[in-house]
Amino acid sequence: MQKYVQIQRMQKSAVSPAPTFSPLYRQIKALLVQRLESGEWHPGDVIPSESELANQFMVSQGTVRKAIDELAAENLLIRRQGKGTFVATHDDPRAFFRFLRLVPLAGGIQQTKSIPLECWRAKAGPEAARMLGLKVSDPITIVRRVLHFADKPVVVDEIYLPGEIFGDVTLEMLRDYKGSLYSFFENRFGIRMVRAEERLRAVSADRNSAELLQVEEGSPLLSVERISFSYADKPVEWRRGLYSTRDHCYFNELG
Amino acid sequence: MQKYVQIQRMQKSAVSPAPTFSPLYRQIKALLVQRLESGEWHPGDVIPSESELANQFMVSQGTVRKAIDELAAENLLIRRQGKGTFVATHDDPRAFFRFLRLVPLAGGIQQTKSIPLECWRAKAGPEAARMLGLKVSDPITIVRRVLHFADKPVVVDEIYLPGEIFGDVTLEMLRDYKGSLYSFFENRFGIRMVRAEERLRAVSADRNSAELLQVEEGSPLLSVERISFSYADKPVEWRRGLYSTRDHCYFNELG
DNA sequence: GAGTGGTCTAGACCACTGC
DNA sequence: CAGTGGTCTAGACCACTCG
Repeated sequence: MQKYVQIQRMQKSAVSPAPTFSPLYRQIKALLVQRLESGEWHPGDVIPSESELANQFMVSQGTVRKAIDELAAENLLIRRQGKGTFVATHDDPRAFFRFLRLVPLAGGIQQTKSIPLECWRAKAGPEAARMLGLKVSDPITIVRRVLHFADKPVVVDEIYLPGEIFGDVTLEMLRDYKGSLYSFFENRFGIRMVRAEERLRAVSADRNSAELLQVEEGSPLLSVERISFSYADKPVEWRRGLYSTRDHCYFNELG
Repeated sequence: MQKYVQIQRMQKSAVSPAPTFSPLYRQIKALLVQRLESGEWHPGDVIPSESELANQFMVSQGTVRKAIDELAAENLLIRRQGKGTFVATHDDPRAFFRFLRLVPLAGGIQQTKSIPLECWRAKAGPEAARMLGLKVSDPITIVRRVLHFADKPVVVDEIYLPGEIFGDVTLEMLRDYKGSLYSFFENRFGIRMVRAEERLRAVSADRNSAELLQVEEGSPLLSVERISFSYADKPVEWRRGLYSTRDHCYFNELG
């Protein structure tokens, strides 16, 4: 219960060099992230109330509030008035389209279904190692799957995972799991994807992908490379997807 | 100076139906947006200090602060500690890549240059009318331009603008203007783009675009359709771009 | 009604900028 | 130094949820 002793309050006349000033609420925020990372709080859980946290950390409620505000803005926490503050989870189906920015060109929401094709172990090549922050020839797990929208294949993904964490994934587990892949990672491996970077290019369909996506070989596809990060900005997934944009498009908001 | 009389404070026992509760700071925010819209404050201007606004609106500084916080988060305002709060502007070169999410596959930042090709008037077709919130055969202005990265053509854009606002744009004006297109719109026409939606697909290069982008006809290109909005979520630009992703990629962060 | 998050206030003080 | 935004506090009260 002495987790807050290291807190550094604002200084009137800075005797210490004060190299990088960090406001109290950011320190509180870091402590909260620490609890999320450590698994003390699990996705879906309620966290203690603002006033209780304020007591624990010996700061005012407003300071805790500001810390939580930022974490809620980053989608790590979710506030629900009258109920409490919850750890965000990919089990919530609304979280699904936060990472999959694909929408039908016409018509409303469509049913999606993930169909795992293969799952095998390998050693990281230089590219995968770089993307995942591993050393070359570290163990990795690779998954291939197709994503259907309204029973038609639209995306084929090849997913590279650090073997140290995801060494036990099998095709059967993937087939049996009801829910999204990130929900699977969260519930079976305790890894929560928090943030991702995507790099998009237009490419020509190779023979294999063309067949899987039921398009002509050589027709244009959207190549989407994604690196997903867990709590401490730790990369834990690298995937390359090919999206058929015949009936769908990648939607993006620029704020 | 009585701009705040309509403010509705929280009610203890709501006698009125109170159909949609709106906190004070959101009402303040709306009033601030109104001033931005009306042109009372121009891009790049300093706005009054928090304490002065608090006096004007007869609320506490904290309430004004929260309103400004949201506007800063939406990139309508920019706070600078010690200096003041400023109206965001596209003149700032850092704002350039907020709407152009294209980065080189290898290497650092590259010089960009916009080369206007054509500019003509037309009547809105059904699609342009729908996108821009106009009626069919309303006047529109169309601009075609190529964007170079490091002296190589990478993007070709066709830009549709409401004629009512942009009827006076000429090729010469575009050629003479130093700065980004959005900076041009802002300074010459008082229209500030605040937000945009993009829809991406992979397509095959037609003959004309292939020539302009110096790629093979039929090679894959990234099609980027964008609708840009001004202050009151008013659509004021519709553009279709074709991006060559041979040496560049579209970068996106998923929060 | 108790408990939670959400709003609003008033005041003190810190950090930064520029004169 | 004055003026700005940024932090922190303490307290009052509102809006929402649930038993």
